[in-house]
Amino acid sequence: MGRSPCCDKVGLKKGPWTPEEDQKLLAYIEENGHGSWRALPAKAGLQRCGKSCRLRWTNYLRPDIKRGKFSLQEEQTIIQLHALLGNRWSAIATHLPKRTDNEIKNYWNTHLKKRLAKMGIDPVTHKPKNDALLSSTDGQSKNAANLSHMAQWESARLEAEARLVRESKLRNSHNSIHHHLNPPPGFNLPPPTSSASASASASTSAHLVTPKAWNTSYGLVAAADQLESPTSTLTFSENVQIGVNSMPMIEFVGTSSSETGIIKEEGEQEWKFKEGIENSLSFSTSSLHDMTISMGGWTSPDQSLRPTSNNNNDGHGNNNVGNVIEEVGFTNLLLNDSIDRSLSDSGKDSDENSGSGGDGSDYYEDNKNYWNSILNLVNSSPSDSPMF
DNA sequence: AACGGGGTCAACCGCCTAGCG
DNA sequence: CCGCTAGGCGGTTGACCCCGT
Repeated sequence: MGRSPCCDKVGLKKGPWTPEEDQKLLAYIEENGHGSWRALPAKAGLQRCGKSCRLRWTNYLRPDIKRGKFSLQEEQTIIQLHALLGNRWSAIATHLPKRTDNEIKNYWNTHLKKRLAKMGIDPVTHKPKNDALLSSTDGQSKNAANLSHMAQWESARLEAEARLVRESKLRNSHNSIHHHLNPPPGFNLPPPTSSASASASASTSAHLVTPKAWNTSYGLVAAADQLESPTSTLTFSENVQIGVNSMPMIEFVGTSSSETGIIKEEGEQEWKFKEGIENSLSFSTSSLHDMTISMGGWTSPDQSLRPTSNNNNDGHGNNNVGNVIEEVGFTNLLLNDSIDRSLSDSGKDSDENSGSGGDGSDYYEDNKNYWNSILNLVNSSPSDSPMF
């Protein structure tokens, strides 16, 4: 299992790509598709290793890439997904179809990580920084474990989606390339995002999924073109319907500045909640969608998607997480956990489960809002998925 | 104008893994 | 089962840019 020697060969050019090289690569792929990356450079007349060509293509030349500033929606999507998935940039990128994993990674490292740190949130754990010092009560650790397991399921689902999308793109790459590749005159790279190119990623996976916005009823992903999810097509035999009425009212924390209540103050770079908007944007989850939980029985044809850990597995292929959720609701898992921790952080003696008696500190609010926003993603992103 | 420090991001590096013979 | 390869991924680097002094 040796390392690929492709870049060790002498005589291969490294460093920044020239417009001429870009042109060659584009022209070749447009004509032939990329095929074998290893063989591509020679065929395309490039003094580059295949890996370098692949990277240049996927991170820069590919026509279905949206470039430029990240929107607030995108920013928060990244944060939320990072909370679930960690540094799994490619998985995160599947939910931001026009962004590359490299771009997301860079943006995280240069912007978002620092911003979260400023907010007092550990960008690695997505917990308040001083939270690490607190020991968990039984209930809290249980909730944390459940949350972690939920994240694992979501992670597995994302992996499946990513795989499906990749396969789909592979199948379609040659056909679609002629439609999407259209370098502008004068070869100003990268090509501007056009309506045609913007549809690229959706079109490549169109036969797999219904490109439906996660949930537009409350504006979280009103910009469906930005956040369209390559929704899973996995099916499950035994669905457990969570009664939406059993779900608690949650406060919606949206994702764009003026519409959804989070404003980024210049200078301080902090997000604060805009109270007036908060009131106007309270939703019951019952207005969102029916959440279909399918933890009861795993019947995915792809058994590799099963999360590996299995403290919650009863040994018969059934996962108890579903039961837990049925009892308390994922929303409660998140909110209670967050609120409990927030109260603890505020130095309050906390009756476990009390969840009240806070003094409404900013810290409390920030925390709750932060987790609310993550919750919204978790609740909304798989709206087409039977996973949640 | 010159310089330095910090930010940004394209590109590289090295490891991992699926797939194939 | 084993060895090899190609492709994918996440971490890191370094060139370039911007801004403050």
